This record gives sequence, C-alpha cells and structure tokens, in this order.
Amino acid sequence: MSQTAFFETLRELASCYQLFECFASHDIRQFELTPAQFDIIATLGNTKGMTPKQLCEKTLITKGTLTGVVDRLIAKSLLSRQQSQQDRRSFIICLTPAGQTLFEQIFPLHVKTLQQAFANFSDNDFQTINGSLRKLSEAFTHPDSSHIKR
Amino acid sequence: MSQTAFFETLRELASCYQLFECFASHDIRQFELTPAQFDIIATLGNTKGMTPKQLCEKTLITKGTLTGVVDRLIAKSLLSRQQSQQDRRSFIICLTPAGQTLFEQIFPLHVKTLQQAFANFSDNDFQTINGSLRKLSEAFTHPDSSHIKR
DNA sequence: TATTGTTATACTCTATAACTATA
DNA sequence: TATAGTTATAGAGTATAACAATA
Repeated sequence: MSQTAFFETLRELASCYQLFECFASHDIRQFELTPAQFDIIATLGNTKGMTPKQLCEKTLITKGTLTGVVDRLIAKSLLSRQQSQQDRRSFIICLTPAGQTLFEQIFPLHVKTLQQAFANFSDNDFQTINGSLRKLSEAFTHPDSSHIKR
Repeated sequence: MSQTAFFETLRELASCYQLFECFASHDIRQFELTPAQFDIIATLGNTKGMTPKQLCEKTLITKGTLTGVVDRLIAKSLLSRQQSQQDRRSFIICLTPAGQTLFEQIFPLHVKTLQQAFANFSDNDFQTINGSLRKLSEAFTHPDSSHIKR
C-alpha cells in the first residue's frame, strides 16, 4: 500500500464522527443535557439500573468523573442512587420516573431524526459500512498496540 | 430497510472513533499535550501560520475557547501570536522553533505508530472504508438536517 | 454595521490520587 | 489485600455574552 493512505481515512473518520456529534447534539441540547449526561441516560434506558462500575465500562467515563456526572443528574431528579443489597460497597443507579419520562421523550425523537437521515440507505449499505468500521476498529486494537492503556 | 439498522452502525462508529482516540492519545500524552492542543499543533504544522478564525474553522474549536488553548501553548513557548499586517484586528498564530521541533518529533512518531496499525491494509481496503465513511458523513449532512447549527 | 478576537463567567469534564468501607 | 465508590484537587475544555478595535 502507499505509505500514508491512512491519512485520508483518518481525516474521513474524524470528520464523520464530528458530523455525527453535531447532528446528534441538536436533539440532546434541546433537553439541556451535556453529551456525557445523555450518554448516561441512554445507557440506563430500558434497564433496571446499573452500578457505577458497569456505567463506567459502558460509557468509558472514568469512575472519579462518573460520580460528578451522576450527582448532577440526581440534582436534576433524573437519577436515583440506592445501596446494593448484594454488595454493600456498591450502589444501583437508575432512572427516576422523571428520568424515564425524559428518556421516553428524547429517545424516539432521536430515533426519528436518525431514521430521516438514513432514509435512503439500504441493508446492503449498512452491511458494507459496518464491515468497514469493524475493519478499521481492528487496526486500533491490533496486538501490536495492546500495550496501550485505555 | 429495517427501521433501526442504523443503531448497529452508530455503535460501530462511536466505538471505532473511541478506539482511535485511545490509540492516538498514547502518542500525544507522551508530549504532555491535550487532544485540543495536539489538534492545534498538527493543524499549524507545515503551514506559515493561521489566524484564530482559520484555526477555529479547521479544528471546530469555538473562538472563545481557542484563545485559552492558544494561550496555554504560548505559555509553553510552542506558539507565537503576531499582529496581522493586512487586518489590524487579526493575528497570525504560528509554531515557534520549539513548536516546530515538537511537531517534527511527534508527527513522525505518530505516523510510524499508524503505519504499524495499518500494515496489513490494502489500497482496496482503504477505498472501501473511505467510501463507507463518506456515505455515512452524507447522512449527517443531508439537506433535511441542514438547519442544524454547528 | 459587521467582523475579529479577547475577556469574563460559570459550568462541566478530565485525570489523578488519597480515602472509606466492604469483600 | 483487593475492590467499589467517593472525595479532593488542579487543570482544561465548553458555551455564552459582552466588549474593544478595526473593517
């Protein structure tokens, strides 16, 4: 391959992701949530709650940061924090009824926006794109780079 | 198409980008730069300097924020800020010799890391992936969504 | 009047480490 | 000893608006 063909690809990836963020943030901002906060709400939607540890793993927010993000959502009465019965060191974070209501408002809106955006994509398109993204992801998780910490 | 095929694609995109960020941040951190700071250094590399306005456009950092990021890089003696001759409201931000040296150190390292990651990609792979990313980017810049501000 | 860039403010996220309580 | 989570701290990015200087 040409030695630096990946530059173009990386530019496309960064650009694509930034476009997506801009696109998605429109819905999120309407509900006065930051991206990190939306991430938590969306992750907790349709679940019975999770521990902070599980939330950290799903969202890639580090544990020290998570406490603050969750605190702000609790202050908005969107989440609750209950002590776990199984492990008394731990907690279960879950959506309050208000949080559930918000999730149910924001999520279908988000889906609708996305459905419009992808209206003329075929199943085949999605398959090709998913294949590309997985191939690209592999490059960043190649054994040679496994020493890199997250 | 199935109504929510895009979920999988969006998950892949987000995951791919996060993997890339983790992967790339390893090089960046070694030089005590934040992602935003690296973005500025890399953008200014191989140029004769830019105005803050141009930097904002290239990096998607908003103007109020840019001043702070540039200030911190000037404090590290990596950038300089000179008044523009053409437009006396404006400035030219460019790499200092130290900034240039850093760019020349960090950039080839970064390239080398990436070359290893993409070692077994063919030109054909890149073409397919670029096509996928462009197609995906289109969805986020579709006329229907052009009201969305950046 | 519009544009360029800075300044000011308040908030949020990030990284890191120390700490408490429990396992 | 190890793990789960919080707390503390310092730094950095974000959004927004007001502002001065220049076009």
